[in-house]
Amino acid sequence: MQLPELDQRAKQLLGAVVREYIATAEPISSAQLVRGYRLDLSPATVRNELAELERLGLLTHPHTSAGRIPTDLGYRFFIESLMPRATLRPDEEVTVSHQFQQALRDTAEWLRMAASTLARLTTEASIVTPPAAKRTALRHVEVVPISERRVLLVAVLDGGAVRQQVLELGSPTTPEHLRALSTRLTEALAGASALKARSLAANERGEDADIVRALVRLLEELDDWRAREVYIDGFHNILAQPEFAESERSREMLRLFEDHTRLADILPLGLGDGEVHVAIGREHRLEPLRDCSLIVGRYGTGGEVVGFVGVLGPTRMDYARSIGAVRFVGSLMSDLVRVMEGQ
Amino acid sequence: MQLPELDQRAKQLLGAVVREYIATAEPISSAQLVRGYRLDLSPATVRNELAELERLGLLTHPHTSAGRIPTDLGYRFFIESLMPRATLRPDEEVTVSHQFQQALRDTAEWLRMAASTLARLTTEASIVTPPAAKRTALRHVEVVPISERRVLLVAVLDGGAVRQQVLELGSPTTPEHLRALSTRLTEALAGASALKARSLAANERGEDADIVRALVRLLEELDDWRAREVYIDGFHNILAQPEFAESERSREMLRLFEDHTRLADILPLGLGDGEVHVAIGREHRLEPLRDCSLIVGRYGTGGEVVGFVGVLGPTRMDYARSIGAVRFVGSLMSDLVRVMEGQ
DNA sequence: CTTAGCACTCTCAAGAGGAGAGTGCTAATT
DNA sequence: AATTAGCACTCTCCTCTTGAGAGTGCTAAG
Repeated sequence: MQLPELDQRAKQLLGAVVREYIATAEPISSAQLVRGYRLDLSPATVRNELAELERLGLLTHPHTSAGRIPTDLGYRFFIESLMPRATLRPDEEVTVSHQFQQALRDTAEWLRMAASTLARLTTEASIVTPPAAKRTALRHVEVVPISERRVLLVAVLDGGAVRQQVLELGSPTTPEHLRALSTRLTEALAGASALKARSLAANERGEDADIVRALVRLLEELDDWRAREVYIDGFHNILAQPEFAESERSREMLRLFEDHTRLADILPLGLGDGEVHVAIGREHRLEPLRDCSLIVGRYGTGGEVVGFVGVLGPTRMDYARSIGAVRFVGSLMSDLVRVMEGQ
Repeated sequence: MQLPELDQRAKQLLGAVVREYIATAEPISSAQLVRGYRLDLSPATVRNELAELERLGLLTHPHTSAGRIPTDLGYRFFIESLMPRATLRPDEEVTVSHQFQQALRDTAEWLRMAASTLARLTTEASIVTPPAAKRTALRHVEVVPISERRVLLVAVLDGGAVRQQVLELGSPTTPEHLRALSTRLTEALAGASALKARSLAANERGEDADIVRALVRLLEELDDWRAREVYIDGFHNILAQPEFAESERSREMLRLFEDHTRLADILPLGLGDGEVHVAIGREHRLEPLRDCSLIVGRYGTGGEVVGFVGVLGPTRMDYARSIGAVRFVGSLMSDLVRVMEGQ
């Protein structure tokens, strides 16, 4: 999908159409452009230019006598070549980063906060996934007694995430035994991946084997688990947009949002650190979101621990602001992860 | 709000109107009732009865020449006096309870599953809160080293919930020291409440005081935390109902749903074990949900650990089925909590 | 290359009209 | 006294028409 070459005036007009349409949600007419941008041109000339931009696939119009609206490609051109690199206002940045510093509680809490902050900043819907180590490494294992034959297995992972599971034992055990087991497992497996744990499990005999096997399963399931745990906020913002007034469309979207497994499909897994990925309209593969754009950033530490932050909204969205917000929140989250990691 | 006395025929007609309206979402006419229920009456007689039911506040009609629809009070009467006590189909019960037995992983996972199961069973939106001990008791404390001056504090609570928090220390520490501290705190505080922890914190001196204080704060915040962590699913089901076709209303509702703190207001905190609370339309206090009914059940063990499961849908919902589903899922969750508790 | 002028197209809102549904009332019937 | 037939009346909803307004594309002139 090659972007066409445009001369100065065509660029100016395309930019004007995109900006106006983002602001008003109404098709933009030639006269409106002349008026709004003090162009030294007649509407007729503008019309000729607009017709050319339409031939290039950058604009379209809903019916013969309506103004122009951008196509997905038009937005793409706008983002690549016409959009200023926007940041949030300094006072907004201060407020948000202050909030994040306060919120150094458990992971779930700051993920939820990140999602709601992003939704508020952009007035769009937001998506946040938890940080996950690329190769999940264990930091600490604790086996806590619940009753004689029942224990709670707690695994603390790199990045501060915690997974737990209740296990039923074949034979009774004692708190002392469990404490020793916890120490032994922690020492054997700290920093190790699921693979190492599996080899340990293979050698394990006797009553503790069940516990170690459960631990392995738990580690192995992490990738899958990450796909399911997604924090979403601000969906109501999208419903407020005129293009989603009919409920059938928004219903499909909401359904997709509630099905977290399908959402994971659209995350750009190969994204580099600090990069921001923008998928406009049909550029991504989710049919219910055909009129939506997705802006996703990656956060984490030097390629080892990774999570995603993103914004979803109508293709007609304020890209500059949204990209700025995603980038900023992403960098704050990277900082947080670094703190959790102890770097 | 006294329910009026009705004779046999009036009851039959009221029940018929409620049932038909629930099924069709259209106002019900006198002729339709005569046809559909093989009544040995003329439409005119039925009209007289319906007018009487309207005078009593049980029915209303949207405009002069439309059929009747139930009022909130009409639904209330239906639920109290006319509705059979419904349960799920045996095969549904088997499937669901089988799913629950499989899902004995971490708390978050089975809460999510409970929410999605309930949403699927009822085709309404579902709400599930985590189990919380009435007086939160600690089961186990673990302080895990992250770096020289940074630790992860992990608190395992009664009921298997886990809370964690990263702490920055004033002075460096060692893994050995932390292990000893973990053991000491666990032994001192297992089974104790926030109150006990606070008195311990008051006596604590030196470098560990910070950690103990953080632990106290963490315990004290639990009530608040529970209010924020709410699992919701199936909202898209509500959007499918004709009465929520205009997006403004559904938008308000979605907004309320995303703001978990406000949701906690409508949970009937005084509910007894195994009871189910039904709030119809304006009976609860949330204006955006004025056309919705809320069905909430309590789950937990003998009054000590408590959580809520519920269904939210339009007042025109299948109450029998929803109440049955809430009751059943609630009982399964009580079983799970008992297992987690080690009873 | 730009622009004035104009025919043409399409949407949108308002209004008219008619069909259909369903009620409430009155008077007759059981 | 309860039930019912009959009928006028009301309200919604759909369709059709009409006219205004917006905006384009094209042509021919500047």
